[in-house]
Amino acid sequence: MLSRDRIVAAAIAVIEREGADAVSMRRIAAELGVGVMSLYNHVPNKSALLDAVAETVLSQIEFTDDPAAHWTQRVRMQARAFRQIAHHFPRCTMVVVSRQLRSTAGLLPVERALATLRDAGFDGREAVQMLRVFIAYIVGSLLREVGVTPTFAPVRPDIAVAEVDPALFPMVSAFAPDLMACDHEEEFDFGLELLVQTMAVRAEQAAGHEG
Amino acid sequence: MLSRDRIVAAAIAVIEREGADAVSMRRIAAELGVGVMSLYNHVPNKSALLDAVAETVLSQIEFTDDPAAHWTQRVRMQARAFRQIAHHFPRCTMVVVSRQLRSTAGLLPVERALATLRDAGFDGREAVQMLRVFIAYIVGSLLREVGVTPTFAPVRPDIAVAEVDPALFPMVSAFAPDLMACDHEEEFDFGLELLVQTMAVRAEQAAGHEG
DNA sequence: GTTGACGTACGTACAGCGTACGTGACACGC
DNA sequence: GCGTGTCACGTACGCTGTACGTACGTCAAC
Repeated sequence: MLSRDRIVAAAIAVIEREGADAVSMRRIAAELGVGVMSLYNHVPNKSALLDAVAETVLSQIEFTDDPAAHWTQRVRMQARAFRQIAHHFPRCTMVVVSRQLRSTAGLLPVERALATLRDAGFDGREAVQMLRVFIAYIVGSLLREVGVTPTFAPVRPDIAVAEVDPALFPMVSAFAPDLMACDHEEEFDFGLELLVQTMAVRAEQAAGHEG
Repeated sequence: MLSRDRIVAAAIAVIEREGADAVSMRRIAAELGVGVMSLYNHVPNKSALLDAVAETVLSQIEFTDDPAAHWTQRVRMQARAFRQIAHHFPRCTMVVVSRQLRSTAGLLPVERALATLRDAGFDGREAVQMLRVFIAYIVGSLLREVGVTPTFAPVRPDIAVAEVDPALFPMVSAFAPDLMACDHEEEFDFGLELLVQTMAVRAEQAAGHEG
């Protein structure tokens, strides 16, 4: 028996195996051994199916929030939970990121993050700003990591940087070794630590002004 | 006479006017009043055309780098130059971000940024890490701003947050006013300042250890 | 037991897509 | 005049999303 969940699962499988471009209604129907139009009994259209994919992926984030832990540690955990899911569904990440979905699946992480930031001592305005900075950083990092790489950082460093003309790009040439190496986890944690520590300083300032 | 530049310009025009989904070879050919296949005399395929679009948009970033200015100010300027171009070609931003292009157009910003970070006193490793953090933050911010909104932040805040069940999402409900308001420029500058100041601290530490 | 309604799977059909291929018009060096 | 190239173009193929009509199951009411 066909079902929405089975269709979404098949879509995720196809995306992870063959990339987001390979997704077509016919492809997914074939994957499930059913006719194309049968899918439309459970999913209104392709766009909605991709939304469902994004939502499903997002809902699988495992937030093992420990209220007893220091809030900085909780921020780290939450950020890494995002990274982990992107690692688990690398090729779905771009799908998740490129669809602006409005659902409870998307709101749960926000809820958790705001709670943590409130515990850190930020008021509403600051908490939201901090949250947005974090989200921006995480999303940008994941895009680089997933290889969609919006940036100029070395996607295929060996090729990109090695061929650079030192006269035109002296810095890029000089820093080529560092540009080529890219331990995604290390890079992510570097920026994460940067942000968390900055946040800690701000939290103390806020507490100081207040009390 | 048809030319690669005219084709790319037409593609950008179509994207900005009707969105990236509206781009098709036929659509662009019609825009230029030529046959579809004529395009292929100047562009190998659609993918290459979109790459050219990304490259063209990227190359229009205006880096008015002032070597006399303090490096923190130069970092700010460069980051804002990115934001400005995304503002100028909002609907092309997703195209730029989603194609990993390897070209000099993409390397120039990296060159400038590395030079600035070197002036700040960072060695190669640190400079590259800092650069990556900045790129991640900028890319993530622009995605939110452009409305492709990878995040859960309020794309359509009035709708999204207003309907939230306070019992399920107490924090989101409580912070609704702050979540709803989103002055993109202000948010961007907040995070930018956060990063620049953190960077300044690091730079001092690095200088201290060194000298 | 018959009838009708309903949900589900399916096939057909259509407009649109990217692009491989062939054709014809024109400009050039010989 | 005659290859040889470049460029615009038309046709055609296999793909896409999906509107529509159809056929077969199950279940309720009579």
